[in-house]
Order: sequence, then C-alpha cells, then structure tokens
Amino acid sequence: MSYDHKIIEQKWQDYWDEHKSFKVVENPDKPKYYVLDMFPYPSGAGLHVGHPLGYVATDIVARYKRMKGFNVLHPMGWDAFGLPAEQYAIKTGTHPRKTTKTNIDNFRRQIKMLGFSYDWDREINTTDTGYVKWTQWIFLQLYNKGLAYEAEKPVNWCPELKAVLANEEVVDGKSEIGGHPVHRVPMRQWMLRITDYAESLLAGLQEVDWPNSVKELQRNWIGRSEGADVDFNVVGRDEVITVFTTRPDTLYGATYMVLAPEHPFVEYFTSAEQKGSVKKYQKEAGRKSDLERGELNKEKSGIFTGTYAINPVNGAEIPIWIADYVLMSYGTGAIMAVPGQDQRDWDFANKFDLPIIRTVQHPEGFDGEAYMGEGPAINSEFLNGLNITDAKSKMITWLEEKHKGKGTIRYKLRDWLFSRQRYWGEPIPIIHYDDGIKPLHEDELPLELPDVEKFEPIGTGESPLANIKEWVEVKNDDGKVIGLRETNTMPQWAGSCWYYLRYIDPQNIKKAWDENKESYWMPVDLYVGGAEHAVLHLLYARFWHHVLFDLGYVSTKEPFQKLFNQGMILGEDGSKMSKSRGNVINPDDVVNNFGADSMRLYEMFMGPLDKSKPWHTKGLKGCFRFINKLWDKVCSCDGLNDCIDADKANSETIKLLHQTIRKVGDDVENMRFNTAISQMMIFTNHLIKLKTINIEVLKTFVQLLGPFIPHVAEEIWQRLGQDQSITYEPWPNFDENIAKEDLINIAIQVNGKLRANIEVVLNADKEAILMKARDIEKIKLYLSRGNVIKEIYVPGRLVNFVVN
RNA sequence: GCCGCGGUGGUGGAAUUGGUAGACACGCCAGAUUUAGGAUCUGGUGCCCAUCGGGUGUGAAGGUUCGACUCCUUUCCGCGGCACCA
Repeated sequence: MSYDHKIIEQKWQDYWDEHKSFKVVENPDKPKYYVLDMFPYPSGAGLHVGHPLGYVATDIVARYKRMKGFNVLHPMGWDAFGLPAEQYAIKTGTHPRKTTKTNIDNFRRQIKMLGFSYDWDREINTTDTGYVKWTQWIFLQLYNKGLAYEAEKPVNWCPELKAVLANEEVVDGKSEIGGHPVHRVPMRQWMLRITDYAESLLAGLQEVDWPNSVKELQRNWIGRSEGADVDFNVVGRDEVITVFTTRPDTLYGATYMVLAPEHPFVEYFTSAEQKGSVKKYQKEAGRKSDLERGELNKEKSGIFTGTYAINPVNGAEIPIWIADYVLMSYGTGAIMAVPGQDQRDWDFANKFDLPIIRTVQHPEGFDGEAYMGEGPAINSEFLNGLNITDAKSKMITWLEEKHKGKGTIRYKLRDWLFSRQRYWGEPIPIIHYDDGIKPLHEDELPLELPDVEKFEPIGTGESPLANIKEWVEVKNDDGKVIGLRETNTMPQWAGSCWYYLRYIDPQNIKKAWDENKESYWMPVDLYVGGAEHAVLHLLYARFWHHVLFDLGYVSTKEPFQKLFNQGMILGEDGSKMSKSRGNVINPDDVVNNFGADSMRLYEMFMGPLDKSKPWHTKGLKGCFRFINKLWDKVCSCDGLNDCIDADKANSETIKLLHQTIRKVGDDVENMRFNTAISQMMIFTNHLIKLKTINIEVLKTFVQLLGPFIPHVAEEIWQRLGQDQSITYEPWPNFDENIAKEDLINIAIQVNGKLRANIEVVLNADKEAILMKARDIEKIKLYLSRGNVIKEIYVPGRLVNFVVN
C-alpha cells in the first residue's frame, strides 16, 4: 500500500487545468461526439456519492471517444434558479445570488476533485444575465409564434409556500417540496401551448435511441386517444352538446349523458325545480381538490339537471346529469355514458338506477359488470355483428355523413403553466399597457431582476417583484406611467430547456448560439441523467427544441439522440440515501481516504449503470486494493520497477491483452462498465503473477485504464517515458486472430447433464471430438446403459449424447 | 386497476444467437507473516449427502427442446410511473 493518491491526483488535475487538456473547438476534420450530463441544481448540501455516478460514466465515454479520434464536447454547468435558494432567502434575508454562488463553488470543487474531463471554459449558469437574456429571447420566439398566452386558470395555490405550483410539483394533493396542502384558486397565468406539439412530440419518439420505459412514460403522458366528437341535440333548446368518445361504436348503448359540474351549459339546461340542488352540487365539486375528486372518492356522485338530450343515432331521449367524475379539462367536458361498456358509467348507472344496454356481446361465462373486451356489436342496428374496430369506423362514417359528429384525436397532455409567483427566476419580458400586452424588443433584453429587500410573495399571491414600483412601472419621457411589467417569473424548467444549446457557444453575446457551431455539434449523442426527469424536463426541452426547429434555429428535430438513465446508489442499509436516515456517504471522505480513481472505479464496478444498488465501503476497498496491486507491481517510489523490461511477452499474455482490448472497448461502447473493469482485473491478476512485464504490454494496458482511473494512468504513462498526456493517445487495436483461443474446452454431456470435459485444438473436427468423447471411461459407462439415439455437437462448445 | 422494469450464492453482480450457471469483487473459512491488531500473501468457498463420487440448483408451477437464467403459459413478490382522461 504505497501509492499516494492525494499527490498524484492533485498533480494531474493541475496539469489538465494548466494545459486546458479538455478544451474543444469545432474541427470539421474530426467526427464530433457530444456527451452531456444533466446539469445539477447546486443545493446547499453538496454532493453525495450518488450524484456523480452518471458523471463518471460520461467521463469514461468522453475519454474513450477522444482516444477513438472523436472531437468530444463534454461540458458542465448549473441549473441555479429555483425554490430552495429563494426559501433560504425568505428565512435569512440572504440574497439568492449569494447563496447560489457559494453552492456552485462547492459543487464545482467536488466535481473537479473527481478528475472529470469537462471543458470548463464552457461552464454556464442559468442565472447569469448573459444566459437569462437568451432564455427570455426564446420566450419571445414562443410568444411571437402564438405559443405563449395568458389565461385565468384554476391553479395549485399553496398558502404555506405562498406560491402557485405546477401540476407536476403537486404530489398527492400536497406540495412536492415540503408536503404542504394545496388548493385550487383561479389566477392569471402564462401558459405555453405545448398541446400544439403533442403529435410532433409523439412522432419524434420514434427517431430517438431512448430506454423503452421513458418513451412509454412520455407516450402515456401525452395520452393520445382516437375517437369521435358526437353532437347531441337537447330537448327544447337550441344548444348542441358535443361529447368526445373513444367508443363511437357503442352509441346505441348511450343511456344518459354527463356534464362536468363546471360545464358552461349547466346553468342553461338545469330545470327550475333542479336549480337549487344543482347549484349546491356545483359548489361542492368546485371546492374539492383534484385529490378529493379523484382517488379519495371513487364512490360516484352526481345530480340530474332535469333536461334531456337526444341520442342522434336512434332519437332516444336520455337524461342529462352532472357529475364530478367528468372532468372539464379533458375532451369537451361532457360524455355520453355507456354503462354496458364502461365500468365508471356502470357504477354511476347502478347507483342512480339508470338503464343499461349492452352493445357488445360478451363471451359466455362473463360474470363482470361493464364489458370492455372484444366481441360482435349487438342492439346496434346497422352495426350488429361487426367487431369493435369496424363498428367504430362505420359509426364515424355515419356521423360524418349525417353531420352529427366527426372522427377526432384528443390528448391528455395539457398546456404548460409557465409562470411562477416568485422572485428567483427569469422575468417574463412582457409589458401590460392599457390597450393590451406587448413583448419587449429583442435589444431590450436581458430584463434583469431588480434587487429586493423582501423575498416573500405578497399576500395576493403575486411575486415579490410586484412590490418594486420603480421596476414594475414603465414610464414615458414625461415620467408618466404608461405600462406595467409582468411580475411573474419563469419556472425552473426554463433554463434547462435549452442549456445543451448554450454549451455549444457559451460566450456569444450577439446570438444564443452560432448556427454553424450548432449544426456541427448537434444533436447530443449521449445524454445521461436520472430517471426522475423522464417526463417533465425531457418533454419540455423537446418541446422547445421542436419549436426552434420549426423556426429554423436548430438543425435537428430531436435534441437528444441517445438517452441513458443511471440508477440510484442506495445507502449501506439498502435504503435511499438521506440525511434523516444518516446513511449518506460523502464523496469528500471517500476521495480523501481512497482517492478519486478508487471512487470512480468502484461506482462503475458496482453493477449495471442503470440499476439501483447499495453502497458498500468494503467493495470500494476492493477497487482501491486493485489499483494498489497494480501500482505495487509496476511502480517504484519514483519510477518503474525492474520487472518492467523489453523482453518479448509470452503468448498467453499477448492473447489475454488482445482479449482485454476487445472486451473493454466493446463494453464501453455499450455502457457495460462493470464487466470492462472485471476484465481489467483479470488482466492485472495475470500481470502480477509474471516475473517480468514487457513495457509495450504495460503501455497498452495503461491506455485501457486511462478512461477509468485517469490520474493513475497518467502517472504510470509518464513514468513509462511519455511526455504527453494520455488523453489523446489512440485507443489500442486488437487482432482477432491473436485474441482467439487455440485450445478449447468441450463439455461432454449425456442426456443434457455434464459428465466430462475434454480439451481440443480450435478447429478439431466433429468426428475426432466424438471419438475422443466416447473413449472416456466415464462416458463409456453412461453410454452402455442404453442406446445412443442422437449425438449433438455444438462447435466449440459441447457434445451431447442422447441415450434412451 | 393500467403501463413499464426487475427477481441468479451469505452480498454486489457475470453468463454472444437457447449450449459447461455463479466470471470479477466483497464476505467467510484455513494457512503464512506479525508481540498483537491492521495490512499483505497463499489456498478454499452455491446448497445437500459423501471416501471416490453423486444429487440438486437462477421467485413458484407447468410447457416447448437433445439441452432453458435465456423462449411460451399461469402465478407470487419487489421497484418506478399513471390513475374516474370518456
């Protein structure tokens, strides 16, 4: 145990900094490779060992690709707007800018100590005015394209945080941060029309190399449904109620209709005698949170309006009810209820004693209630006997011919609530005038945050900016107030929606990015981050990118070609690392005791990158021991050991080396770092047994180690007499012929059970092997017990005698 | 309830297209070294019975196959997401 990781790691990190070893510029002569980490929010707690897991992986890929001759873009930055700094400001009066700087400095220190090969000249910070300017600029592009609008929306108001939260920030009716109760309150908000891009976002998923699970998650989130809008006339009224259904084939089974309590027609349709109870019901439903309307309350409730609609297909008069199981925010806010084929409608019909007509023949023995399965149409006149798919399209044709409805596609995806009533975010560059709103002009950007004394939102729910009169008021030359600035700010997602584009050209003050640089570097070839961003960040960023693509600002439709989600590192007790459990492992301690190389190596050796697995300091020690074993074998106190010489290496060593080059390269390409490391351990175990090690063999092996344990690799590389960093050494080649085994083991089975092993030369022919196998005493015995009815030979693998 | 992913020794995990299950590492056992501890080195280590040797084994139960961790059916358990979306 003689290797001093502290000295070596400091030495090489200083070297890389001084030489700017990882700085990149566009180079048309080299193929590019853009490998990106999801940038962190610099929290006050600093990193725990789980955070850099993905960064280790991308660093290995980045270093490997450099050696493979790629021009590698590998940047890092900070997603630094956000609630924690603001809440800290509310509590202590410390300006978020100050907190943010302190936290970033600590994060940068921790990330740098792990020896990552980032181009630090490209570091970005979403809160820098030079960055905010372009976030606001993109907002203007969205606004000018008609994709940003104001709306009075029932929003998630959290009195405790004094802030409106996005749906995504509300979990089980409580705020994601802090777990405070959330109520529905209408408020003026900025919205982004992401729904216009539903189809585009869905289609784009087909072109990217992403985990199936993430694609599925996004598909579910977008929630595309094909169906039909059907128009129902109302008895004694002029209004027409349109419903959306995915089952137009069941129209003959529609025995009643339900409107959402908020449906605008409710007040017109309610009969005089029902007015009182309908009003009461609407009021109750309005008060309920989504949680209460949803999962807490599966028991159906509702009330009859006293009015009837006419089923367009058969003229039947069906009662119109209102019920809170119908949501105003999806479809048309009205449904035709088909209790025979929908369990929710069945439950409702059952409770309120409404008629049920089955329109799909259920199989014999079906004992459920509503039948949702496949079957021929019944009780449906011209559809009878058709399967569901055919019945649907025939009904849609009928509706369209009679002008009673049309085929429609709906999405679950809602528009994106884009404003926050907070201080610490990008100001929305809009001014409200008497005669309407106007965006700022591009050259008026950035619109900077004013300094404030108090960071609390004001009691009305408006952001603290509303209190800064001199900022809010826009005056003309005479000093007259002619307009008021928007006081809402953007959500934290805004900065992360396009940071990968800013890395391409981070210092540009004239443009968000240069288009030539953009077309050189984009798309991101590999994007690694946590699965928790599977939907929101990755959907929002794709949305912006699609818009920018349509506007001609970017050259690829999809921003992230390959996505990989790293797993979590759990505490030693197998549960999630958290302060409250006291099982947090601090990377500062790990690096201090064992060094960055050991930590990197262990995190990759633990198991497949995408799986969650518990940390074991014992396992880390195993990796530390591996590095030490290698070090002790090859290094003396300031040079190399005498066992390193120029004598020809034996063929076994050469063969194993070539196998190792093949395996490590292949595994890195496929993100299987654990098995790559295991192969390098096998090779090291072999080297240690040798009396002498050929210097060329060692050089090649150190090149393989470079991406994984860069500090030790650089140090040995230098001691081998190299005066350049190992960073741009070409990745070693292997020779398939040398890597091939020439003596192979053949398993001899009888009836599929292993009974013996023989060793043969690589290209031994079948008959020779079978002869040899039959000749083994043990095999003879087994074969003599019956007749051999089949002899199977799998080349290079095994022989199986089938005996009856 | 629906969608997605997973279940292999005491532990983390290996295992091209179905072809010798348990690579590599941790832990454990024995030995060496050491005043002792730690560190290091050597050997062993799925489970059961045993002297050679044999049986058994990838959550469970079936099936296909000469042969299944791998393919099919049913089922149990764990994790993640969605959840009255018509």
